[in-house]
Amino acid sequence: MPIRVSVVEDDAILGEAMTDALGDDPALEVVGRHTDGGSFLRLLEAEAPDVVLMDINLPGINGIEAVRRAKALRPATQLLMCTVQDDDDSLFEALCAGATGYLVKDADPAQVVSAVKELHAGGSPMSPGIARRVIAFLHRQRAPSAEIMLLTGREREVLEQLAQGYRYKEIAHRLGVSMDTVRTHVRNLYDKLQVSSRTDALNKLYPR
Amino acid sequence: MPIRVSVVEDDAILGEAMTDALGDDPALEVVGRHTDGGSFLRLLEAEAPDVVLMDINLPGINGIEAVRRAKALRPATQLLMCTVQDDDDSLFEALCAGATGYLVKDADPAQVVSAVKELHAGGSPMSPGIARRVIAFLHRQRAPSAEIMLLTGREREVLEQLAQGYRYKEIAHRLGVSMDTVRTHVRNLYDKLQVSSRTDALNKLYPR
DNA sequence: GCACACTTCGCACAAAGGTGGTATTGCGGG
DNA sequence: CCCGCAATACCACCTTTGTGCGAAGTGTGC
Repeated sequence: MPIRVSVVEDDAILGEAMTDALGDDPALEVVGRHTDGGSFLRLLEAEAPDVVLMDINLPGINGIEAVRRAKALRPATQLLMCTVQDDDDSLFEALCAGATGYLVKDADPAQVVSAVKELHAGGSPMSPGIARRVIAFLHRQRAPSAEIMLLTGREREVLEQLAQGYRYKEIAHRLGVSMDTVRTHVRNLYDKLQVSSRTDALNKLYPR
Repeated sequence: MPIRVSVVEDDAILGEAMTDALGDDPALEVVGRHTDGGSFLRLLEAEAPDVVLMDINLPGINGIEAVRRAKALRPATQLLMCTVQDDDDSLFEALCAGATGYLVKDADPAQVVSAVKELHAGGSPMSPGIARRVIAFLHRQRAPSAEIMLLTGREREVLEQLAQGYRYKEIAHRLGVSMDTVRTHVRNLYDKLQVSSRTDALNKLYPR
């Protein structure tokens, strides 16, 4: 049976072009065509699309919010963003809202069709530059800030435990040392980081 | 001029197959062929590859460590992982170490060739399932867990301040209430979250 | 050998945090 | 109108955390 696809795009020409391209492929069936988020969400259950091609710039409810609600209403729905927005904010908000694919609009119809198929098959199609930015984001991720280099091995271990929320007594037990030793390590590590509380230390080392 | 490619793969058959496939394409030139990380790193400067196809399972220095060092030695180098490892740890470590593409080994030679070209063009080729896992990682990112719904508006404001590392006295001042009121809010929100410390509360609401 | 860094342990005290109550006020829904 | 929730506030008590000061054993490097 064909993949059920819905198109949400407020630009009439672009929307029709996509709808046509998708409809021409026997493996796909266009079950919805909307120009705003509201009507898409109202008919989501009825149309039961497998994959939704979603613009971001929409009148009323924007595409990202529509993704969020669609995922809440019907989690099996796969959302593929297809937009001119290629700033980091739009990208990450859309992906965090639940989109699993992201195309920039210079994609030609054939690419869109294959992206829909890839998405439905469990992949996450992204335009090349998009994928690179997602990777770049990962690089920044968990990049423990340079201050960590100031700490000795033992101090890092203690910090690790602090981050988990353990009390000094528990940490002492887990590391097999006395509680006063834990205190000492904490004190020294606070000095090096120039902070004076657990939360400050964590915010300094694992910023966000 | 052709894209300069180096192959690091300890399996002779697989390595040769890839080298041949890459060499057959006029847009590519294979400038290196290694079976371990050490010899690859020693010749990195001399070979000056644009793109490196890197296995993870290598004798001696493993592929991930090789990526890290290669990026440090010659940052312009683009690393494309090509491996049977498809567990999350290998994936994220490799990407965080500096790889900008990740293929699982069921990719056929033609796919490898096009991935090399895509990588060199600024993309980040990933096998479909890989891309999906990267996206899934983003989803977990900063998604304030559902417990936040239990909290009242004021409690959330207090929590926000707690997250910044402010002391009760400072929070009281910033919110314009008494310190005892802050205590009350903290107590109530701890009850709702079923925790008994600042760090536990933060870890519960903003999991990593 | 000596200096230095790391790890370990101790004690004491002050500051901050967490917990047990109790109480008042204002506001919205049944 | 009354109930319950949210927000405010206070007191008392105990635990945990942060910090000042001291010290001993280990290992590394000059």
